[in-house]
Amino acid sequence: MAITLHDVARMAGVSIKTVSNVINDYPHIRPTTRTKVEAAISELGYQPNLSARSLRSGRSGVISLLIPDLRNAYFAELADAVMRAAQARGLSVIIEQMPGGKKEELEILRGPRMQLVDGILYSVLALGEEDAHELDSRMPMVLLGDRIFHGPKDHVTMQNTAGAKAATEHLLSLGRRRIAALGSHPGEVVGSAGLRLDGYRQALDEAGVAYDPSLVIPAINWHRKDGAAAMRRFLEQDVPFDGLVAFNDSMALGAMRVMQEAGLRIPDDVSVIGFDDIDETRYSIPSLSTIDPSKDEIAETAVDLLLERIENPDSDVPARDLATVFRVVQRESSAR
Amino acid sequence: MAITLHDVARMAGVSIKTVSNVINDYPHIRPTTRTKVEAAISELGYQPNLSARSLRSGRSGVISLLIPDLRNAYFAELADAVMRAAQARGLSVIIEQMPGGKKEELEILRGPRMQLVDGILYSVLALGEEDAHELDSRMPMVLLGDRIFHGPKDHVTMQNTAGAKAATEHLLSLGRRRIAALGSHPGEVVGSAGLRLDGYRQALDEAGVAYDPSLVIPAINWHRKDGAAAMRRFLEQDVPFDGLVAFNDSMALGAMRVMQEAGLRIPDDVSVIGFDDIDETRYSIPSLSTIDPSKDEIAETAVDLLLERIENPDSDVPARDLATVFRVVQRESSAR
DNA sequence: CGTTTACTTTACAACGTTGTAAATGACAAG
DNA sequence: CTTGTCATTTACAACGTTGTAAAGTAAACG
Repeated sequence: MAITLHDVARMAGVSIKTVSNVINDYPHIRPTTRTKVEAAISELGYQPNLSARSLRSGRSGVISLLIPDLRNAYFAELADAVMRAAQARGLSVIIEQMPGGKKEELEILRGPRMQLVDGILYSVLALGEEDAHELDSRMPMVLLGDRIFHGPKDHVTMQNTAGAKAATEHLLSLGRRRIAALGSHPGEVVGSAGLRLDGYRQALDEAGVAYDPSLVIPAINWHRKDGAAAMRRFLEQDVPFDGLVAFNDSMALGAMRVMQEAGLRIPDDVSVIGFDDIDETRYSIPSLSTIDPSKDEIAETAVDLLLERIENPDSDVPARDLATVFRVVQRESSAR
Repeated sequence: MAITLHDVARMAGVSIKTVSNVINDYPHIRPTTRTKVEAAISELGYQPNLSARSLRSGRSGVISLLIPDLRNAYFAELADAVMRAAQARGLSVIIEQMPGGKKEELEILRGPRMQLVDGILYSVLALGEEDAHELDSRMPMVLLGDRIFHGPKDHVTMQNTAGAKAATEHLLSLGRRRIAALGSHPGEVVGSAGLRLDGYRQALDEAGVAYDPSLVIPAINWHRKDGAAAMRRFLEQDVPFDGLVAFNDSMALGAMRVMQEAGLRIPDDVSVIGFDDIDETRYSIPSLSTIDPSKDEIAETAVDLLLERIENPDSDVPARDLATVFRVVQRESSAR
C-alpha cells in the first residue's frame, strides 16, 4: 500500500492538513514543525497521489501534445523539445498521435483523456479555420500548426511564408531560375503547404521570375517516401529545372535520393533546400540546406503560453499569435 | 463546469450508481434503463473524470514509456509503435525521456509521476544487473532494453547477439575479412553494446577469422554525430578494413557520410550494415543494409505483457524473457 | 397465495488530497 | 490579568468515481 498523508501525519504527530501545508509551501509553519514533517516525509518516502490531487485541485501537472506522427523526424524533434521545456517547468507530457482525419482528430480532442490534462499543445493538421469554433472550450490550449489563424486560442507558429520566401531567395541568389517547389497541396491556402507555396511565389515575383505551375510538385503527405515518389513522377515529365525548394526536409531527402539515382548532381545540376532543420540534414549526402525554424524556441514559447493560461484560467487576455524567428542554413546541397 | 455522473443520473431519473453501472457494463441492467441512461449520456456529452476514477479504482488507463531520447530515430519509431499498440488496447502513453545518468533514471522511476500510471515500459539505459533490486516494486513493468537480464520483471528484447552475429555473417558471406565493429562500450558486457560485440566475435570465430581489437571502434552515444566522430578517429589510424558492422543505424549513417567524404566507396571498398531498420536507411545514399528487429512486434508483445500484469496484479507468473525475431535486410550498402 | 430466487437498483462509504473556516497558541499592549 | 492580534494548526467537507452490501422488484416455484 502506498504511503499517504495520514501516514506522514501520524509519524510526525501533526494533522494531515499540516503535512499538506508543508508540501504546498504554506508560509505560516513553525520551523520545528516543518523539520519534523519533512523528516517523516523522507523517512517514509512519501509521494503525493496525483490522482487525488488532481481530483481535488483540478490540476494534474500533465499536458497533452497532439501531433500527427512521431515517425516524422520534425515532430519527433519537436516532441523532444516540448518535453524538455515541459520537464523544466515541472510538467509531464502525454503524446497523442493523430494520423487519422478530421473526425478522429475531433474525437481525440473531445475524448475523456483530455480530462486528465491541464492543457493541450495542439499541432493542427486536419482542422481548418471553419472548425475554429470546435476549440472553443475552457481547456487551455496553444496551437502549434498553421491552419487555424484566427481561432480562439493562442498560437505559436513558424514563419512559413517568410521562411519559404527566404529559401527561394537563397536559390535565386545562386543564379537559379527554374526552381521547383515540392509538397504543394493543390487548392489549399491556409495550411503550411499553402503558406510556403505563397512564400515561394512572392520570392519569384520580387525577383521578376515568372511563376511556372509545371514546376510545382504536389505531395500530400510529407514523408521521405512521398518526396521520393513525387520526384519520380516529376522527372518523368522532363520539365527542366535547376533548383528545388522542398516544403520539408524529409521530402527533400527522399527527392535527393531519386534525383541522384537519375544521375542529377547536387548541387551542380540542381540546388536543393528543405525546411525544418532536422538532425538528419547534417549527415545526408550531400548535406541539406534548410530553414531552421527554431524548434526549441517554438517549444518553450508554447509551453510558457500554455502555463500562463493554465495558471490564469479566467484571464481575459485575448488569443495571441506569436511567430518565431527562422534562419537560412546553407549546406552542401546549395553550395556555390 | 464539467458534466458528472450526478447530472446524468438526474436527467435519466436514476441513481448515480446505475449510471456508473451502465458505463462499466454491469450485466444486470434493464434494457429500458440502459437506453434512458445512454440517451442522457450522449445528450449531455458526459465524459468520465479520469482522476476520480483513478483515485477510486486505482486504474488510470495510462502507461509510461521511459526511453533515453526521442531524437534518436530508433526510439522515436519504437515510441510510435508502442503508442499504436497502446491505443489499440485503450491505453494512453506518457513518454518520459531519461537523458541523464543512473541517478536521474532512478529518480524518475521513483518519482511522483509514476503514481499516475498503471504500468511502465522501461527501455533500460543506465541501470545494470546490480540495480535489479531497485525495480522490485509492485508496479507492473516490462523492460525493453538489454541490461538487466535476470531482474524481477518481464523482459522483451531484440536478439542482440544473434542479430549482430547475423550481420557479421552477412558481410563475411560477401568475402569481407577485415570487418570493423562500430559502437563498442569498452568494458561493458551486458548492455546492447556488449551483446552485439559478442555476436560479432562469435561470427568471426565460427568463420575462422581472427579477432582484431584494432577493428573495434568505441562510441558511447549512438547518435549520427557519434558515429561520424568515431569513424573520423578510426580513419586517422589507417587500419585497413573492408567491412563495417555498426551497432545501430544512426551511427552507420554518420560513419558512411565520413567514409564517403574520405573517398571510400560503399559498397565497393567497404560493405556496411547497421542495426534497427530505421526508416531513414531506405533513403540514405547508398541505402543501408540493416538488422530489422521487428519494432512492431516488440511493442505489441511488451504492451500485452504489461496489460496482463496490470490486470492480474497478484499473479505469481514468474518474470518472462521474450526475444523477438529479427531479419537481415540487404540494401545497397552491402550489395555484391 | 406465500415464499424462494434471481434480477435490478440504490445508499453509503471510501479513495487521498486541498480549500474554508474555525480553533488554538503565543505574545504584546493595556 | 485581560484582551486583541497575529501566527500556527486543525476539523471538516468537498472533488467524482466505484465497491460493498443491502433494499427493492419481478418472476418462479411449491
